[in-house]
Amino acid sequence: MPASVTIKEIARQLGVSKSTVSRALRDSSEISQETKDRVLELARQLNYSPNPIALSLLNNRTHTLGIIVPEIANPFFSTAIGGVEDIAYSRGYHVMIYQSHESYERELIDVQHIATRRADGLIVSVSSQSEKHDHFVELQEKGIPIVFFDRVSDAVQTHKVIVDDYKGAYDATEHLIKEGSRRIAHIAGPPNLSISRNRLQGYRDALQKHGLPFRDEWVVASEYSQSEGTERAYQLMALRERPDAIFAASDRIAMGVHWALRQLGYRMPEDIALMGFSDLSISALLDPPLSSVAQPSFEMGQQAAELLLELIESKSTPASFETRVLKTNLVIRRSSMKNIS
Amino acid sequence: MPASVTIKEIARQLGVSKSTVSRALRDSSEISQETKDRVLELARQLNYSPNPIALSLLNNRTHTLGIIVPEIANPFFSTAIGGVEDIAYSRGYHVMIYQSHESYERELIDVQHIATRRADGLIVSVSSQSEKHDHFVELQEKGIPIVFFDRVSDAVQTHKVIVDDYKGAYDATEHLIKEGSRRIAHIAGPPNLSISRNRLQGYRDALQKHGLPFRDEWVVASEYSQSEGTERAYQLMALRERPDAIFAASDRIAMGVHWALRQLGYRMPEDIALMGFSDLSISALLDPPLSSVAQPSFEMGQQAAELLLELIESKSTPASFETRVLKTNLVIRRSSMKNIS
DNA sequence: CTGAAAGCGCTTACAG
DNA sequence: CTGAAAGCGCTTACAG
Repeated sequence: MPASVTIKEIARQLGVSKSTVSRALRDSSEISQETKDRVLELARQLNYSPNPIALSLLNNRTHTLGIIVPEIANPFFSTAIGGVEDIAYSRGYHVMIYQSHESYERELIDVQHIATRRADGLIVSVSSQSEKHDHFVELQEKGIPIVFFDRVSDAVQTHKVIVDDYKGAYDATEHLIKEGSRRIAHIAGPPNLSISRNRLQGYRDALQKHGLPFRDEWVVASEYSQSEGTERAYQLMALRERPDAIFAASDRIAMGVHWALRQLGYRMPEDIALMGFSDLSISALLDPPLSSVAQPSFEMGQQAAELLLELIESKSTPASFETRVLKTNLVIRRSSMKNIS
Repeated sequence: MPASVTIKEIARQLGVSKSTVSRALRDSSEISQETKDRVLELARQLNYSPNPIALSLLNNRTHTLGIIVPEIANPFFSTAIGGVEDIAYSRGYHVMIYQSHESYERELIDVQHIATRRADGLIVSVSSQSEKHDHFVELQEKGIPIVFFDRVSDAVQTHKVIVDDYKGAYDATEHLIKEGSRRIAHIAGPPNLSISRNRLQGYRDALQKHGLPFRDEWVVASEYSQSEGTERAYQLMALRERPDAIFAASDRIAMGVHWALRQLGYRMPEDIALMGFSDLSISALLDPPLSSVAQPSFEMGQQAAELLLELIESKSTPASFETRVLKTNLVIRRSSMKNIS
């Protein structure tokens, strides 16, 4: 295999020292223009590129960010990753993407990998099966800063980027009520995620505000997956007193519900209205198209990256940590439009 | 920031040399059991982990694979990435994921990044907008091996993993014919991708075999995207002589077509049958569910990773390169079942 | 069985 | 303006 060109080789060919070459390459003011020109020209010819590994060893910096998400196949996360990349690349950083597959063990391994690979920082949306978050604290103690987005951890003090899940859920539920639904069920996410709890609370409060009863049997918890959405829809529609609307805590859950309802012979929204959360691009393509609560996923990624770079590039720990709360947006489509149907 | 523990620190605390610590850590036979025990014990206590950057500098190996795909949000690619990760992690390698976003410039940057970051090898599915593939050849010349999967380059000599696109398309077209369609259109992918050309050829040959005419106006090219699928569907259905079936070169295209057809008031499959290619999990959820040609995407990723590791870990260039051709599988759902409808 | 030295590719005080 | 030396964290011939 052809060895890469090094500074040593350039120095040899030019009959100068490595130090001089190094300085010329970084355009140091203490090198004569003539020498600089010769070095630069030869470097170009030889297609020299500095070995980043040597630089990392020197600076203890890798210019690499890690990002851990539950699943890259989930468009919410892949879009957020796009936002992270957008900021990172423009600032000279590279992004290493990890998936936890919703597993605590895998998340642990990913975090350890980030520690040993000496990433400069980590952006993370936690796995639904992680009950302990010590591994994040340990990473911080090793001097690697963390920023959370979407699924955040209360146990870790740092910057966070979320949307107003409570308000998104409140608005969605209120919309269902205004469209005429009275028996509104909720398929919630795993309760150890704050997004699940906040969305549940928004649902509860909207019911209360409009004088509708909160009924335990109309609230079921689910993983954020299509397949479990289908199971929970079966469960809800099997109730003696069926709901006339379902608000699902995510579009993936809602997609499973959508499929189940069609298969069971219900008409949406006439028999039952349906809403999701996240507004994945696929949701508009379903028949009937799915109403949802849009989240600015790309922007969430961007902001998380900006906050992380701040932490990395400032020498000192900031006086206080910031939680940015972005706005959600109600997207009404046919699956919830009872009024005109 | 707390400095990481180094071999030097362990040596200092134990009053031995760095060499001894290094050897003890790697369980060298020339170190006394007693010394080993002391070193290992202290290393454990201090939570020592070797600095991989120092090792990389030494070995000129990073134990990192790069993978470039057009879009991680495309489930075909995210599943293939899963397959790559599966093999890579079990063999002690890490995976850096890059997206070309179908752009030649971005693909170029990604390849350069892989070169400068000194990844040990690259797995790639090329961007649809890349007409030149010199950047891959240059990477190889730098001693970084490459394996292609799905979208391969004829211009580069190396291992490749594909499916039998020709046969998959042939089978799909033949199925449409057997279900009674006679005016079968094809929305092909970008012609500079071999997968597009092979699928087109399979379509052509199936028509010919069954004595059906090939008509230019029934074949249109499209990016592998939903939105262009919709546009091309408009174009096809606007023809004076409408097709009675559409075979789309991918499920993403087919999803755009599906949406267009419903919106235009056609019934599937009665008015028009539809088939895609890839069998994304979402395809089963559409109404009517989409028929497709399944590809073993996870396995493609696994095999690509295995071939790449072979190239990396063998000293010499192999005598010849291998192209593995995996089987496709026809998945019949309602969108193409004219006979029983 | 253990240590001193050289080296991976680079940078940067320190001299001159 | 340029060079020799030390050092980032590690490994490994070479001595003893």
